[in-house]
Amino acid sequence: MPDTTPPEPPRAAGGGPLSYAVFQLARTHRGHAAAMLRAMNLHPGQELLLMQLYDRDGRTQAELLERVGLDHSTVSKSLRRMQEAGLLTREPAPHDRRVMVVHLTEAGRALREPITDMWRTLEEISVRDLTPEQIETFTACAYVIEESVRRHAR
Amino acid sequence: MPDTTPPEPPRAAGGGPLSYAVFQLARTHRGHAAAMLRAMNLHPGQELLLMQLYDRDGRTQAELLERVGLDHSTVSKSLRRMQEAGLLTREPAPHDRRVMVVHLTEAGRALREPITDMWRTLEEISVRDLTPEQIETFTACAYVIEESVRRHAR
DNA sequence: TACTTTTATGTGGCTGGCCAAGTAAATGGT
DNA sequence: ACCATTTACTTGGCCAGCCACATAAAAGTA
Repeated sequence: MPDTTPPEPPRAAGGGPLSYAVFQLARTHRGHAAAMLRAMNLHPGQELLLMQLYDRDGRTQAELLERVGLDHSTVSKSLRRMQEAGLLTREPAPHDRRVMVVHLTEAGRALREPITDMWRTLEEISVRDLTPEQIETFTACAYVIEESVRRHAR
Repeated sequence: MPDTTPPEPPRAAGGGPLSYAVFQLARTHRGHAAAMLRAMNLHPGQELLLMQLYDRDGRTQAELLERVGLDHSTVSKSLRRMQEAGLLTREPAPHDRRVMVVHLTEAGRALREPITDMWRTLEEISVRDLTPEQIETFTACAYVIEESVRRHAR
């Protein structure tokens, strides 16, 4: 329920139709996700780290970092707050005292189902007014675009 | 150039294919936009406010707020920083001393072309590997999805 | 062995973004 | 005329995210 007023696209200064659509869609999407995450006392982004740990517990901070694609400082600070919130633990690895091994706590594991439900709900809402072919095309195009942008970025 | 390593989608915990694709695409998109904006000494989000002023100068802060769809505190702080950066001026309206009227400075106007170029470049890169039909379908679907999410949010 | 380089992580500083609470001015009701 | 309400904006607090720099430990090299 954050904003009931849809943003207006600027006529001037271009604003590529597709790019601007991506931008606005992502904002709406993220806003709704944030509202659902707040219900489980999570901040946006934290659920991504948890999901990687659900995939495999005991990951190293560098592994998480690479998988979520964020800056290491962002991950470092988020993990510290999540540790203080009791969602996970961070212990130095015995063989290499530089690396921090991250383990889920019981409270962290308890959020697996709510997070899964959140994503499923978001997906259901998103595809509600699309045909299966549109869903397929849209998702495929999204990956093509992402790859295109990433390839051009380097 | 921020991240050359593509993020890994988490297998566990669901992660709806379409929703996750939107999430990742938006991050990549925004990252590349941020890199281009940094070249003109702009921070992400500031270009949206400028674009609304290019559409029509002398807007009120409330008008900008409604059009970009952000929180009023976010707009207030961003405008203050942009004023300090010399991009715009904020003067209380004579008839209603509550409202702040925002005007572009010469430096602010000078960024119109670079910002337009930035959006055009981003658009070109995005659609490079898509057919015109795919572009049309993708953009249309994006608006359908956004409307669907927004409708469900209230 | 000692020294440099790479790797893994932490910290400071800044901005974007949200919420909640506060101020100030115009509006509306009585 | 008085006072409550609405409106426009500001401020403080918090977290996400980035960059730049700093630290510590492992690995490579002379």
